[in-house]
Amino acid sequence: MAANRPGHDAVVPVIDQLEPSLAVRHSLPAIAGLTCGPMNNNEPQCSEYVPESRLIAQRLGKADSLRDRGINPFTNQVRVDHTLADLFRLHGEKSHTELQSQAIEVSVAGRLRFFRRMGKASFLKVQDGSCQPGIKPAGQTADGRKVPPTDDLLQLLVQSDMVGAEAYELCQSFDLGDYIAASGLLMRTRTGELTVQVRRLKLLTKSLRPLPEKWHGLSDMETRFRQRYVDLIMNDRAKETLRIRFEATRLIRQFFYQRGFVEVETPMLHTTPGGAAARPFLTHHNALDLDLYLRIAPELYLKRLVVGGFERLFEIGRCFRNEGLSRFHNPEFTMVEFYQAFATFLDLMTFTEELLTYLVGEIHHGMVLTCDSHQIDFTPPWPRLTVHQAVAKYTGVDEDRLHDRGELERLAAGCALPDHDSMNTGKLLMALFDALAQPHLVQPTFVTHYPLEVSPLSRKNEADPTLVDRFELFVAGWEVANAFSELNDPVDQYMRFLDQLKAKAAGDEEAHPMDLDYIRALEYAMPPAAGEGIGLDRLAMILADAATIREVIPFPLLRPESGPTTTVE
RNA sequence: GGGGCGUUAGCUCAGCUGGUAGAGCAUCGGGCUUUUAACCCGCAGGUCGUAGGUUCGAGUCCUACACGCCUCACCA
Repeated sequence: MAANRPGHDAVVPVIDQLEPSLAVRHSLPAIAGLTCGPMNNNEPQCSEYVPESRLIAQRLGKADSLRDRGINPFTNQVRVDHTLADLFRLHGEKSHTELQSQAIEVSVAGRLRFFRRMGKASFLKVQDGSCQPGIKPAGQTADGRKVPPTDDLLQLLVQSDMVGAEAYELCQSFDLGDYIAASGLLMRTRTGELTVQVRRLKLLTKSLRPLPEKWHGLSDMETRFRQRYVDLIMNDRAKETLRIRFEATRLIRQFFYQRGFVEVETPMLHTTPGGAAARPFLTHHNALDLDLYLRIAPELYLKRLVVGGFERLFEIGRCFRNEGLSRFHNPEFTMVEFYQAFATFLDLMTFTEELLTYLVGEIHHGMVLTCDSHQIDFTPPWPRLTVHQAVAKYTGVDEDRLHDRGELERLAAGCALPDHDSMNTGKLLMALFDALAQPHLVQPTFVTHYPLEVSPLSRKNEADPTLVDRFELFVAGWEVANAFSELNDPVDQYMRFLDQLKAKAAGDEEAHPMDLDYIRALEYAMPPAAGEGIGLDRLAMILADAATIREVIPFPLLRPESGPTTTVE
């Protein structure tokens, strides 16, 4: 029997003495954050390990006591036959009497989250990776009453009579946070909760560090982001937010695959940081003695692939911009960028509606969601406004007058826009749009026909060469996507780069650099194409109703905990 | 980078006009064999972010610094 059930062959004996050897552990000064000393062989050198607190020292003492009795507090000998979600799905609706007559035996494992000791009986609750809101069915009392679940956890009932006095004593030393395994028969308690009546119980992994309090949990933002692992254990919402983000990534891939797009990867180390207007991170390759930039956008490499014949491609990848941080900006963020030959920006508007309604439908099972306390309806088609129309709509100024520099200046002065004298007319118009129109674009809205000056990689509009065939998508007042018909005339592109160089010389730090290899690629002819970039993080914020970009990034950038470790330049 | 707010026990938080630090939960000890934030009794736990200053005396007032949050700027 033991051979068949390796997870349960060693129900461990009593721990007689749990008193930790505190004197030894406190013989070295505690250093905040230090978790482990040097290791000379495969075994941890416990005497080098300095506990950060009395509570950790106590738990270390428990682990030592287990070892003294031949029990490995970090065993991997376990067999599990149900995740908690499986168990709830398979057996969650069964009544008290069904469970009694069927005698269903299950083996489960999870993290101990609640522990209620009642003398010779204890109620434990465990959590595993399958725990998700909505999976656990209502409880059923013996007289047929339904009791709504209060958590997503599986309850275990450990009784001294059932497991034996020694094992019962042992389990009393378990701590919240420990991983444990249990097997036994399913039952319902008096209050109707589906519960494993434990026959065998085993500690799998000792948790040395106490979890936050069960009622208030972990709410400190700094700790939540620094120690995301604790956040995910404690906060269902945090886990759900990241789950939605990862699910969105999966769905986006699926959507592109279904439409014949090839997923590609292009360099993150660039010698020329192009494809967007942003300040790059600088790094250095030692062997080549070469300064390199972390990419600010994959755009120019993706279009080189289009030249090479990958006519429908996409990349989901990290971009890096050396700019300020805010609820919408993390220095590294994820962009999904894609190109389609023989398409225009008009095609991509429809494509974008299809992609986003697919995501919203799959994740929310409907077209309406709540984001930033707005009700947002994704039912297509979405309104399309030109930049000029949008500014006109929200300022009341006649659209035709927005082509007049003086009128733009007057509006800029009216909303206290700084430094507008030095802006070219296109930049000024966009600054007005950002300040006056964008915040109103709560429902999904395409804004089209951007000024040429702010779009050095876009194809000119054939009717009005001061504009480009470009759109951005706004949702909840946030920019979510940016797309255009690609400029594929190498001479025009060269001239645009020259204009950017002039802007740079005039002090525009983010002007696009000249990229002669890109020009050379275009000289071989890039098919007419349209391309788009979607900020995956911001999209995830919308899908998950996250207040800041840090919620949808598992490990957002924070300064180091213990102050600067490098010299300030 | 500017402004505002915050940092007190493992967690969540009190701590008034300056007088040597408290609660709940968790831990530890005792009791309790169907609990649901279980309950009852008891013990322990803190270099009040760091460094200076004012004061007879600082968690509290002042200055600087560190980290975080909000906001503006920068920025998509």
